[in-house]
Amino acid sequence: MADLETRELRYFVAVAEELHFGRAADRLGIAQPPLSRAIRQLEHRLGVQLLDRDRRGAALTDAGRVLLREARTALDAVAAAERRTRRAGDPKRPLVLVTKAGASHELLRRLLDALAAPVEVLLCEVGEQARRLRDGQADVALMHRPFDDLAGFDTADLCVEGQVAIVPAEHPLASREQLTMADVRDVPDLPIARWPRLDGSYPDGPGPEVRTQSQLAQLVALGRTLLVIPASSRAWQWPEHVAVPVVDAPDVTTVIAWPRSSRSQEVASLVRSAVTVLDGLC
Amino acid sequence: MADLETRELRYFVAVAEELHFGRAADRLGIAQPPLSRAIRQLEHRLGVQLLDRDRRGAALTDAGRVLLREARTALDAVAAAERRTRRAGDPKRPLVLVTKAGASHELLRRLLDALAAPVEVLLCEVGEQARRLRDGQADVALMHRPFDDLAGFDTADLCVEGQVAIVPAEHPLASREQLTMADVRDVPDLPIARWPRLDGSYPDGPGPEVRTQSQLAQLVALGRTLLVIPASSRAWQWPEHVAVPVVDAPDVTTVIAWPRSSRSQEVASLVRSAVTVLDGLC
DNA sequence: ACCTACTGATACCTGGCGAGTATCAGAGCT
DNA sequence: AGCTCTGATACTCGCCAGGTATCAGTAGGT
Repeated sequence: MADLETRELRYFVAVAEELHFGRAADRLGIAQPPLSRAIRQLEHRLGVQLLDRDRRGAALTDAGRVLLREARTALDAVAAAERRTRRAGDPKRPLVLVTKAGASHELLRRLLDALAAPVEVLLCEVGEQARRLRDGQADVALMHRPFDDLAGFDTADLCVEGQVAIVPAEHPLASREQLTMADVRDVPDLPIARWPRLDGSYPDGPGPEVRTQSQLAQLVALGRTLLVIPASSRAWQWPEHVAVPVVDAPDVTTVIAWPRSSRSQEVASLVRSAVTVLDGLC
Repeated sequence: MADLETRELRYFVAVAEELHFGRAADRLGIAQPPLSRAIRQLEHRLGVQLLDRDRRGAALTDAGRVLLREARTALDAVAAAERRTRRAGDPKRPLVLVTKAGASHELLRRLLDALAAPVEVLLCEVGEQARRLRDGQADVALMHRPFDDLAGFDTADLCVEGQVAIVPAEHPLASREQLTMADVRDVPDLPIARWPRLDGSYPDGPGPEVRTQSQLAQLVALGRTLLVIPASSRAWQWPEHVAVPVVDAPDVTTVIAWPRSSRSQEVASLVRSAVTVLDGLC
């Protein structure tokens, strides 16, 4: 009853992502026949069909979809083990804090100023923090409830704030003192941008599809989309835009998150300082 | 830059647990020399010393401790991938629900009666549920907040209840209508039993060390320990004991937990029925 | 209806590496 | 000293991952 090896998981993930043995083999840097054989062995060993082969490629079965999801988490965990061990062996490792590009600069700067220990900052795209934390590329993350997926992490709240709508200065909405979600939803000339779901697909709607903060920033600069964001994220506001409070938008809580059961002394003390420094500050 | 293989992780975990190459090799069913070589290669590849070798065995370094923890989670994730995929391929798989032996029988019975789909019940020791869920041996778990470690799982609350103290019928405390935590803490002749922490060590204190529910049941039967437990767990009460409400003990919430991002349709509908069935019932 | 192009599967060979046996080397014990 | 325990080293062997060459089936163009 031989166990699964990470090599087999990597092979399967490659095939499941490419849905094509040849391209997957290319990506893995091996030839196609060994890859076919490896997947076939894997299926045989698990006693489960993972792929429906077809002349025009391959398609995932239900079991294949399960394995794809599970294999990714397993590979993340293995990568985390490797990275964290390497870091643990480095006597003067700085902690890595990951946050999304475009989040409040102000809060981050205060935090870093207040911390005694050197902290390396890693910026990533929206929704990427969780993976960076899970696979060991970062030790702590700044995330935002209720937007980010906090499952699997311990968290401490840092601050709570309302949200504002970013609209072009000459737009009728810009003169209002405050707005409601009803006001900003379905504004015909300023549709709200759509972010991808966890599985990569996009919800329906009139707004443009965006995947990165920079795409979004560009759309905002062009006055092509309406934005509802935490008040502190106004950092990237252009003079030709106005921020108007949206009174009934859910409050956004900035939290500091770290992997559950991180026994690290450094992480614990960083979290403690973060909470102390920012308590009652916003 | 070869990746870590689960074989290497299994080898390392064996050595780290045995702290002895020979015994670890025995446990793995291989000879000692290949094991020594594998660990040495692992250290070399990670660029980190994992073990301090010594004539009387081996000792973990800091980095070794990190890898031990990370490797266990990674191996759990790999095992989960394997099990869940196997189950996904089985057309008539029953869901597995894990709960701790000694928890409320009543709630569980009602739950099972009300569910249409067949559910397999797996009983385990205190604190084991999380691992069973994490490594794919179970699909859902009944757990208790604030006792159990719920990090990494999605949960739904099933019911909330107070706690009672279990004391021998002839003890002075037995005649009281209600108690406080102050009353039951530090009762000289009835010290509260101590459970192991997550890392296996025991907190200090006068009470007996217990690891399993059956050990505890025996101590209670002997009148050697005082117990504060959820009211519904009175199932295992002997006639010579009395349950007295502890008014200021934290309420215990029975929750149903499942792995985060379990996309399984069956799990979702089981959780939904569970919440519906038990809502307002206790 | 043919041929072509593309898919994944098969056959067969080769080399590297994981595992085994035998042995060494050093530090406590008696 | 000699025994015994530890982990490390030397060397061989055999399996299996990986490579090359080729097959086989279908879609689609002509």
